Amino acid sequence: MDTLPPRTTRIQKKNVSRILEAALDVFSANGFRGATLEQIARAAGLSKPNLLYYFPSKEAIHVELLSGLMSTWLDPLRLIHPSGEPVEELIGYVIRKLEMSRQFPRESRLFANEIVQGAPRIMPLIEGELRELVEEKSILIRRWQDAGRLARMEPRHLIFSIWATTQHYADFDVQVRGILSEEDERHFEDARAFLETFYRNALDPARG
Amino acid sequence: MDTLPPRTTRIQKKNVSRILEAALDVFSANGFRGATLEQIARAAGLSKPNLLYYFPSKEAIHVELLSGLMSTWLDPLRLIHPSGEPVEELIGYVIRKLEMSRQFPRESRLFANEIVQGAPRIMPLIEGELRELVEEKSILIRRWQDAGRLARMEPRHLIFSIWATTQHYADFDVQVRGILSEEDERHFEDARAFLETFYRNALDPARG
DNA sequence: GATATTCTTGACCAATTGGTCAGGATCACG
DNA sequence: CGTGATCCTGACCAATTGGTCAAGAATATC
Repeated sequence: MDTLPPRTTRIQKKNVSRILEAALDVFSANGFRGATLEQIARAAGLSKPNLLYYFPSKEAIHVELLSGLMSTWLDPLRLIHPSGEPVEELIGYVIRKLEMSRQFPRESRLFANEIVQGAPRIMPLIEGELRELVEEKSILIRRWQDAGRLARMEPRHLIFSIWATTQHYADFDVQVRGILSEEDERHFEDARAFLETFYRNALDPARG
Repeated sequence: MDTLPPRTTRIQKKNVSRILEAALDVFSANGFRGATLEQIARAAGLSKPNLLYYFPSKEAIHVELLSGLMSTWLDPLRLIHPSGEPVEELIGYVIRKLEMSRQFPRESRLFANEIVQGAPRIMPLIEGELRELVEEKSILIRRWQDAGRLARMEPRHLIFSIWATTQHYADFDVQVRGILSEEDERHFEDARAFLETFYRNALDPARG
């Protein structure tokens, strides 16, 4: 598992982070098999054998990236707070998640690529960390619904819908742009406005 | 562009369709670069050089698949009818699209793979056929909204949300299963129920 | 400044992969 | 049944790619 001697030097820190940054670029744009060590090395400003001095294999880089980012990726979900106003809490989650799509599209595509192809390298993470967190928040949502403070609908599918609608703007970026024919990022503003009304309607407990 | 002499024989018809079927399997599961001609050939029950007798290159097979399926893929959207009841028309679209995810997950993943990686081979189709159809339906939706028969929200983003929420069940299948921990396809029933309430709430014109 | 450790590289390798080709097998058809 | 067109294959090729290795360069430490 470990690739380097215990003591982490200055140079190691610098190069490892360079490699991961470059790998994020290359993997997210080309998928695992589409990416080559040569590309990653060039993007990181290192030689190919030098890459392999820091990581034992291409796969190791990929796994390190995915598991390192998983936690950050889940932060927005963690921030849903039991004591808040239900509709606002969930809309806040939607907005945070959309913001992630805007600011970290590479990370989103990295996961998308991996999962579309069967998540061969991160199933454990999905069935562990992720699943538990979803379970926890689902219970909270259910409680809110029971208290009549949120429209009634399956909590886990509601969470799926939030992932889907927000990550869509990162993962399917080229399609969105192709249809809206805008080069800048203005459409993120529109998406934000849309999602807010959309979810406000959908979640309104008056519908229950 | 064309790979074979004008006259299409019985054998050609059989083998070309076998190849495309096999290619759908392999490309959708592994992406373009992840797929090999060897895999496709084996899945089709042909030899590799024989594949290349029917198609000039790996890329040609991929393009043929994508462009051949694009039209079918858009059928559910075409079925939205101007004279119907707005909310029901859109919910019908959601259901049809979800049904596509259930019955044709490979096709969905094929497109997902391609688009996530920048759609290098189908941008023309996106900016052509697809975009026009979306434009047309957006105008219809806008008209419905103006008539007060549908909650007011950006039509194109509404369409995006429908794509996202429904295709999610095909493209991110392993994640959905990993979280719900169900092996069968029962969750499609739940998804259907969820999406129906969800969109019924969101689209209800009473919310305006 | 000696020396042990860490870092870097060019050269190299085996496996994979997309694609070619010459020639043989099979088929359609008069 | 003969013949031309279609179909199929084994052998082969060049390029790419993940990964190794021995040896040299740089760095830390005393």
